[in-house]
Amino acid sequence: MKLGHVLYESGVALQHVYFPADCIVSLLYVMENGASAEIAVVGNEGMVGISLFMGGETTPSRAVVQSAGYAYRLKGELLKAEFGRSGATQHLLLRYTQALLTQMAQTAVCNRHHTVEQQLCRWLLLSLDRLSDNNLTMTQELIANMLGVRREGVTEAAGRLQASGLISYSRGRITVLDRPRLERKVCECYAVVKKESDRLLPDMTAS
Amino acid sequence: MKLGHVLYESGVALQHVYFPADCIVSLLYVMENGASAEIAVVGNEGMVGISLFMGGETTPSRAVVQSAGYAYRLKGELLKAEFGRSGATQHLLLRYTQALLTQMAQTAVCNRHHTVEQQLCRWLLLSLDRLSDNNLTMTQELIANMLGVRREGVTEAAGRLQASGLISYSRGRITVLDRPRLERKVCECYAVVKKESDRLLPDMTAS
DNA sequence: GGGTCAATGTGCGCAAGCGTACGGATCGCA
DNA sequence: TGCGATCCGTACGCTTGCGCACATTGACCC
Repeated sequence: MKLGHVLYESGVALQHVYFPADCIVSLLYVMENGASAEIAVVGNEGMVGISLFMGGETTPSRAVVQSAGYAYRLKGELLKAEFGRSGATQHLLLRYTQALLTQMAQTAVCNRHHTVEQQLCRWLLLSLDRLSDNNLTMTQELIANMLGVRREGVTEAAGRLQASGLISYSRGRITVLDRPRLERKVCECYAVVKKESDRLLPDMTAS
Repeated sequence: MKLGHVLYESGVALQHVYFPADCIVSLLYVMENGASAEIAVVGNEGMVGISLFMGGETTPSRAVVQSAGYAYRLKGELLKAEFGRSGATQHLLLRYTQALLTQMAQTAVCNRHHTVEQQLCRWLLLSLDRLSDNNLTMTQELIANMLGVRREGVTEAAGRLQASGLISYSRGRITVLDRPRLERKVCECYAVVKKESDRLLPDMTAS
């Protein structure tokens, strides 16, 4: 799964679902004028393509690979069949869906009330939780697209974080140096989502 | 169901689910500092308490009656049992959940990119779709809480809409005078949610 | 018919973020 | 080793929205 690869497009029915192993997928909404906003992030704790078993087949959003890596792909029909058996898989998928719901709701709240810097912290932590190390490959321009803000806004916020020694970056490589302090700087939105996610998906300790 | 009544509180397990008949329920997230933001709206097209069959039992949000009226109440156990039968009810509930998901996602986008006035238009239309007439009882202060903005911001936006002849209001009574023009003024978010809702829930023509 | 209170109107100063423009830095590659 | 493309830093004017303070207007109750 290469960086930037589009797993599915707004309104297009998907044939497969994806279970990220070590990659990260962003769910984006792209507006008519081209501006975009991230709605949720999916890593190895989750799945891309819930609309298949939810019954809608499509969504108005787009799924883009935000961090390259591997993922398991499963034919949609197989997943639907397994879901239809009403067993543990169904319950797990539904709980995951609720966690995703929480993430979206909190994204709405964060977009309304918090500064770019706080949102950047949240975004960094969300990404970090889904990676194996402290480095992410991502230009400020792309982060800006995710957050739905200007590139310059990210530059300023990231500059302040770097000046405080929380992160370091250069040309598309970001390293988180001091995660504890980053967690102290982030808004409550991150903790809400993480707590709810841990509660709903206790087995996925990695998330 | 009286205006302002809290159907469930953040983190508290619910005993019943509610199917609004002619009332409207808002899903709100209340932040630590008391500020709030609306996440989604539920009317007669939907249901309050999806976390019961989703398996999480609770959510971090709060459900508040935004427009008084009647609703059907059902014991959670009964709904869970019916859901477990994997029949048409299950499929309908899941499709509704996806519609709700879309509404939340679009709320996030709207919060990011659109002005208070546009969001007010969206909010008015969302409410109107769930009412039988063109009048809603709601002070600007409460609308501001829903949208997560200042009361004065709502005053200004509503003042402009009134000056343009789209609405009229006085002391907690708002009347929509020219819905077509309101629809032309609203951002794309409204149409996206409505279209997706109609697609997923074709039987609920009222919504 | 005056008092009271909630709802609304208005006017500041201020900060965050946008759009735009341009300069500088660094990497890859010929 | 030079060139070009990409990425990052910075600056400026502008708009939106915030926080605050206070004036006004209705509605309702004695």
